[in-house]
Amino acid sequence: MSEKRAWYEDIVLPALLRHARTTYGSAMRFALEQAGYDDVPRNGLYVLGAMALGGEDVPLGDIIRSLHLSKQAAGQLVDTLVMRGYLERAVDPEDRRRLVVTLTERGKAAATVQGEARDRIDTELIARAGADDVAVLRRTLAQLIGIGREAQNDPQ
Amino acid sequence: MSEKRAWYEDIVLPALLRHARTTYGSAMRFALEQAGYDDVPRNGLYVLGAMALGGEDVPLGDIIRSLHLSKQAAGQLVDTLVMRGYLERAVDPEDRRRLVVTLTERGKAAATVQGEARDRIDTELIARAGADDVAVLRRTLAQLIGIGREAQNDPQ
DNA sequence: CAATTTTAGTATGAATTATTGACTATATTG
DNA sequence: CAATATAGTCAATAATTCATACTAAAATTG
Repeated sequence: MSEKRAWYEDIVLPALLRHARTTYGSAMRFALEQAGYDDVPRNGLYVLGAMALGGEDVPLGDIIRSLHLSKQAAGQLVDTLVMRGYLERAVDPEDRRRLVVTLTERGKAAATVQGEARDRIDTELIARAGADDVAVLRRTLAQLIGIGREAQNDPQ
Repeated sequence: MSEKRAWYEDIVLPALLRHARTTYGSAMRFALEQAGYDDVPRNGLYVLGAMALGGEDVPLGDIIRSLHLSKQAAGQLVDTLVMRGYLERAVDPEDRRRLVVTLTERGKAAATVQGEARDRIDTELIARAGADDVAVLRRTLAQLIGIGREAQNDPQ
């Protein structure tokens, strides 16, 4: 048994989380830039990622809530993405207050590039850490998220 | 064996990382606000956290690099923290180009509050997920960070 | 069915945050 | 000493986010 502490033992978890997330962020942004999508705004990565999974159209409200952003910031973010050709807006015919957002062709292409970059990191991570540890990672992150969710309803 | 997929199976890792990090961010910010430290800027949490660990004085350059921020943004961030009474700046006598930053009393107090909030989350996480899984979490996050570090030196 | 309340989103203006480009001062190297 | 690199600042600007106030559509209520 080694008595050496690994470098990451002395770093607090929030900092580790931040840097780990940066690995994905940088890789996705780099891939997008290489492919000519160099005008995706900050949180745009999350929107594109969510859209790609969420199927055809996603209510704006879902985006707002999942990003923990104010309505205004989310609206402006979508605005920007519409202006730059990644998204289209439409009114939900069911409830005409609601907006629904869909990916344009450009948006789909960008989301694909982004998804491939993310997959490369995922694959590399599994190769290094093993599928089991990655599964534990996901599960434990989910626990952490659960703690945060509960705290939100308990503003004490 | 259940065939149900857990909710977090369908969420991409960067989003999980972001939300997990938000658990810490919200808890720390809430604790700081409760204690009267309601003017810590966004990245200030990382600075205070790093300072509390890093011992007495921390070179500004370290902060810059560890935050992936431009020199200007980091300088401005430190500026703000100095103005608000959390930090003090001093010139490194060894190399007079260099700035070294230390916590004021107020800064130390805030860092303590923040650290306690972080510890509460850590403790709760260990209670729920178990120490082993948390250890795996840390190790796997470190792998992820390693992937990012390597990619930086390989801009292809 | 009118009156009220709730929900979804926008508009405007301000504050915060981050970046670009040019610059100063100090240190290092040949 | 000249040339170059490093650490950080300054000023102007761009990007992002938020607060407050608002409009329009739906849901609720009497």
